[in-house]
Amino acid sequence: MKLIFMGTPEFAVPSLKALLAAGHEIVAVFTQPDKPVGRKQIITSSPVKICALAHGLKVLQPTKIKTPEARAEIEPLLQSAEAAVVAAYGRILPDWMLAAPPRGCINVHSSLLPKYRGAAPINWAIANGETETGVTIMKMDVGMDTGDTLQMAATPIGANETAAELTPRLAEIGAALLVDTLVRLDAITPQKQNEALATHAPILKRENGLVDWTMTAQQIAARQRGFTPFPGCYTMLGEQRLELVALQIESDLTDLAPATVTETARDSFVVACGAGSQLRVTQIQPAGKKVMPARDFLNGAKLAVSTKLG
RNA sequence: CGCGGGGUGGAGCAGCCUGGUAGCUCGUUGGGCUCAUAACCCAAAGGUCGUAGGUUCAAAUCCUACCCCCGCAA
Repeated sequence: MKLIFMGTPEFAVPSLKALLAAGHEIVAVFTQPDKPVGRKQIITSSPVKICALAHGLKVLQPTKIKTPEARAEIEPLLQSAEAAVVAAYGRILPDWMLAAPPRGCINVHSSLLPKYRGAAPINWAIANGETETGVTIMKMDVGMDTGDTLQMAATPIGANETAAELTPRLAEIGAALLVDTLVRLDAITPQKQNEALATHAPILKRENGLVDWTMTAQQIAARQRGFTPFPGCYTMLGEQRLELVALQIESDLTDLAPATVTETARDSFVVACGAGSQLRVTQIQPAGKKVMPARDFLNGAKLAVSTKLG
């Protein structure tokens, strides 16, 4: 099939590769413009761009797609393909782009719609303690992930699985499901989403990582996994910011108030959470320092029991 | 020139402001105690104090330049 591909991060790469492997013709690849990354502000290409160039594909990185000039260039291109495949492109497509490809725009979304519509479905599924999530292939419409669904595939979330681990898994599942969906596109009947069950997965910000110690140990641990690697999970020790890298839920309860250090051991320390639950911290990253075992941190920091965090 | 923290035995830190003996908590090695131990006691090894200059009788400490690591922001 003659296709346009739109995607940006690592998540989209398996889909692009799968389409190529399945023999589809990729007329052009849209991806976000190169931008400075990191402390050194090094201009970096998106993973999708790197992959596309490696396969000799035409790459487009429009900064503005809502101008008449951009439309004049992009619209005929979209019309020349049969369909567009969108996988985490990272921007809202205007109406005319959605309408341009003869067979529409097909999206790979990493949740079981209508749950977790939006920018960070994988993270929120884990953070909310879900035991299962998945991938949905759907036809895009003007709403935020509100289009009719074509196919879904579910997968269990491991008890200790982080977003960093689940994301590549879902990317592979999505890629396979995408290829299968295109093969059977004519045979599949699009399904309306049940609006009553819809939930939203808003884009993550740095502040989402600040631990609220009044939540239970279970909830905090789930968020820590869901927010790995970004935005992570941190708390404050005085003026110092502490990134909590590895947590363990304690079985014992405590009477002490949430955010209180209840125990310091040889290689870890324990903090009181909501409802008397407790979390054991085993790995940490103080601001300006590298990730270190809690043992190393305790050697230098002399953290005392009953210290308040947060 | 985006903002900021840091580089001190193998690890994490203190010491720097107010120059003058290399310190703390661990780890390692040897010994002891113990039914036993990740516990306890004793002892030992191990450091060009990031690099290069400068000031000084004297620099981890003050000054200058550079290298490297990290957090934030994008």
